[in-house]
Amino acid sequence: MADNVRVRIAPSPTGDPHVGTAYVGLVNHAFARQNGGAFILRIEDTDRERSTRESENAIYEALRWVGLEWDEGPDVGGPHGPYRQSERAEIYREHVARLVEKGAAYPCFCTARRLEELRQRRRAEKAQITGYDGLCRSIPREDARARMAAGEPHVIRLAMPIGGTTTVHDRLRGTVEFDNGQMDDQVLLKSDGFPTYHLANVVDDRLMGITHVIRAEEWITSTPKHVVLYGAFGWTPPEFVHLPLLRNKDKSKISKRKNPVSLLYYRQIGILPETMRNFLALLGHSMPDEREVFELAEFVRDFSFDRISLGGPVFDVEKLLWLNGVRLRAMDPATIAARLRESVYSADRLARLVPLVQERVRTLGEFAQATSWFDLHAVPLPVDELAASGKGRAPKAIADLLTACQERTDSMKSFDHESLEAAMRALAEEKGVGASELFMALRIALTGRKATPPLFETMAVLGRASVAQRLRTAAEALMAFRPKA
RNA sequence: GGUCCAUUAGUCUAAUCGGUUAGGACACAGGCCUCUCAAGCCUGGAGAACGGGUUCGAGUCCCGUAUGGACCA
Repeated sequence: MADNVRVRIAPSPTGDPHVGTAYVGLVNHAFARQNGGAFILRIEDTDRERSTRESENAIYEALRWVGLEWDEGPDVGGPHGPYRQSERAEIYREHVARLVEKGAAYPCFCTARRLEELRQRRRAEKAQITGYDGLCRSIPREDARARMAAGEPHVIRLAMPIGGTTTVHDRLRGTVEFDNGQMDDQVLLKSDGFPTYHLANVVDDRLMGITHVIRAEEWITSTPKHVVLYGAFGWTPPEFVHLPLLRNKDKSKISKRKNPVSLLYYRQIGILPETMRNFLALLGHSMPDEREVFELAEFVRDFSFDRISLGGPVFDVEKLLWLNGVRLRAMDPATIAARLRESVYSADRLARLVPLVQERVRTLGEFAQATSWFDLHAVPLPVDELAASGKGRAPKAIADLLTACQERTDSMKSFDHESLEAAMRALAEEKGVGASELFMALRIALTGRKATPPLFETMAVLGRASVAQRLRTAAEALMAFRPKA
């Protein structure tokens, strides 16, 4: 066993915190703890367009909720900081300069237009090898230097070996060979001076002393580029461990289009954090005695790379709910009461819900009924009413509308009621549907009722993930709906 | 399209030195219990993608095909 095990996860702060992050985090965490090593959280915010501080904070909150504590990270500090990639730009530039100096990387002045033409041509020729053709690699060193000094826009590319193969050692799969001829000269530094994932990840892992890179399988095909990069720097690569990818029901990579993937969503519907980590630990890994209900400490003790199976596991919400029920039943009532006060009846949640129903209740006792739509599982979806809400529109047409609403809300930057109303009104206009008709379909799909608090406030309180999930469920139900004769 | 990875029931998985009537869990069906519903208990259906090879013997090793996935475009 390597001494001083140091592992990390490097999520991007875009959108809601993802179950996949918790999954990979859980394995990293367990491996670190098992070996008395360090678990590091690095924020990968080099995509300046999409990264937000709000999302970064949500990652902290969600990972803490699920019970994963990190030893070093942007919010807790550590000896190898900064832990936010956007604050490390200078480090990447220095390292890239060293590579250019050595001739292991070179500036590329090709315009976006030339690259686009190249792509078109290759596609037309049905070329097997795609990607960059290495044109700027042959620019004489002095010329390149002069053009850079003159401020000509450029990226920096890695000079990949021309022939031969690159070997990747994966802890779970053994040796994997890649033909160098298949790989183009990867961009390391973008024209805005920011690093690409490949560069940042290699430099950071090295500088942070990472010994094992435990990440999702989707990265395996870019690993040979990383291996070449380590070599270019004169570094020994860490050990690579590529975990299987979580899947939707249809086996595709888990995605918010097809499945709730937000940790916040699962917290909102009342999944216990210990259930979530227990459930994730069941995917792709098995305990030595096949037990399925266990605590984090047991997982830390019994986790082993040798017990990982490589088929991509489907994230089965049914089994998650079963597990949660098992755990709930095993708790003592006082604990459950305390948990209720933290979640379903938390001050925060009540503060959001009460204003919405205040005018609609006569007694405090009516509160639970008035807000029951907030719990996804409490109110069955009246598909027939939903189908009838379309004033003669076919169920499938309504389903399409709801799906359009889901896509629109998914991509909204802020989720407040004004933005929602504007977006939904615009959508109604585009689709040529009456606003009131669309809103009624939405209301029924989201709450299971025709009488509710104001729709957009309701949506805002439900949150993006719940809205998406309900619209998806409603659309599916409508597609399957057959009106009674 | 190219490269890479994977493949035990609808789903999660076990059997890690090749020898088992292929085991467990979720879901599903039936039953018991019971004021209802859950829970619990019992029972049941359901599985090695396909074809070759190696071997006395293959879920397990090798090759091919198929399917799924990821990445690059």
